[in-house]
Amino acid sequence: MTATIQTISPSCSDCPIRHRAVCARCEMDELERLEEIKYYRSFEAGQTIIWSGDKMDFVGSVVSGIATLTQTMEDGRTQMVGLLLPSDFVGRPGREGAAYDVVATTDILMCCFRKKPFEKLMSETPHIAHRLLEMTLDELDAAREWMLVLGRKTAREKIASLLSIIARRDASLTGDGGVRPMVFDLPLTREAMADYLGLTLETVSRQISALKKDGVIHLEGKRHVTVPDMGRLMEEAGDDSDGGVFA
Amino acid sequence: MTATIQTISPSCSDCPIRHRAVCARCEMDELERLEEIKYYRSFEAGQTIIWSGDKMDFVGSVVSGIATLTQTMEDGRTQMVGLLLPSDFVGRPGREGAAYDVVATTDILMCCFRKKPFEKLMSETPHIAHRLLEMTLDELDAAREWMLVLGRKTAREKIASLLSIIARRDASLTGDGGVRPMVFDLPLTREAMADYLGLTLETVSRQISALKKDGVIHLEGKRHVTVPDMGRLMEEAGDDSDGGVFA
DNA sequence: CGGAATGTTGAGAGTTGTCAAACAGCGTGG
DNA sequence: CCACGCTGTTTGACAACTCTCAACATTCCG
Repeated sequence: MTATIQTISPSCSDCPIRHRAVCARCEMDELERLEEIKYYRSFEAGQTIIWSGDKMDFVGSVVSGIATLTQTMEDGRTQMVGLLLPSDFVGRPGREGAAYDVVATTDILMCCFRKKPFEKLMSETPHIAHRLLEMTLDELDAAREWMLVLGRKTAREKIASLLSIIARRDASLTGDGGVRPMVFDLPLTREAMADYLGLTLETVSRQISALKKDGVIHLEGKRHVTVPDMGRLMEEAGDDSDGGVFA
Repeated sequence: MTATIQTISPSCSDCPIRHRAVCARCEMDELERLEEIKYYRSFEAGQTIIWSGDKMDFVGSVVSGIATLTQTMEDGRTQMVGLLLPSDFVGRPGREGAAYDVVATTDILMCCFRKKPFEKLMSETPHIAHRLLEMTLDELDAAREWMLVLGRKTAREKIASLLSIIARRDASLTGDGGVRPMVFDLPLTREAMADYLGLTLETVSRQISALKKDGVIHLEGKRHVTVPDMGRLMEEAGDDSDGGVFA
């Protein structure tokens, strides 16, 4: 149950998220200063990395693995408000407490910085602040996109939206061009998908079965998904699909 | 239908949003540089300020009035993803196109900057970039809070949540301490509330009537609201209310 | 005064949630 | 090796909430 703290720090230049994380824009000298204050922590699947309301004394980047941001009401209803993939940033410079629970969905490795030194470094190195603003704007866009899904889409459209987002993100990580049949693994349980989509897990299960029956997706086991026609999936998601893929 | 462009620029130091907007942290010399490139535009209620997908060539702050950020699906379903009040920032430095429609809900006055000069200024004055990051983080928090409302709350809780947010924001503007009976005007039509909450306007109307019948709120006309007991309203919203008010 | 926009209320339908049962996969231990 | 129990998933029946369609009331403004 304890997080492992690794004192050995692989070099930033070898880091798999070097070009996408908060440090993406750093020059060599800035990287060196970051390197001085960074440390790695790993968490096991299921572990809570940060509790909502707790004082945050570190910020950091996801190096590998997946985590979720969730909010919970007093009676237990929970809503996922973010999905953290490699290179995503955790923590909010300038804020005292954490606003959400951060939970490791898979085993996860994080590159951490103590908050105070990071804030100081940030105020001195515009490249970090600038990249963080850019990433925060991206997250805001993603959150607003998700508001449309939560507020206006049907259960079937919600599932299709989630699948198409995961498919696209997977493609961007593996460098896949988005060619015809896309294949990926669902990183979330039915319950986690339900929390993401504002549904119950039963409805998630039913809609996945329905999409499978209608040939929009193929399933191998519970988690391995094949999408024969991305355009079809995006239609099901209610997204403006037309443009792009076959052009 | 045309936006008025005012060439006369009142001084920044007299500006009502001086201490809350993106310029809040600026020193006098930075303010002067902003002053050089700023101009005012006013829009009438109902006018679209920015169309989703359009090239954005300016950014700016709401000085007075209210605007909304909305997304629309092909079949017309729309979801509001942001409510812009005085001091809120419009536009995304570093991005080409607008991601959402921005529509004036009331007559509105905006303090605008052409995008390129603003971006240049931003890269040279850390106080602006820093404040913008801070504001963007606040917006992200608000968006995520809203995801919980959209995904997990009942219609009644959604209405109560919206009312309590408007009440609190109104109180923070007027400097009201949040004392017992709170009074405010709804800045939105039933339809706009529905688009905000992911409901139909009929459901909005019914739930407002229900809250009124149950004495949670009092109505004078359609828009003027009195909340005799904020704690009660927050309970109805499903929020952790206990702490605070009566302590 | 009349017409358009906004808001309220009712009846019935449909989607999604709730409760319940059963199945599948998987690691543990007898 | 197989029984067992755990977690995750599927499926069914029914209920509940919200939407849809429709009529009517109210307010705003020309």
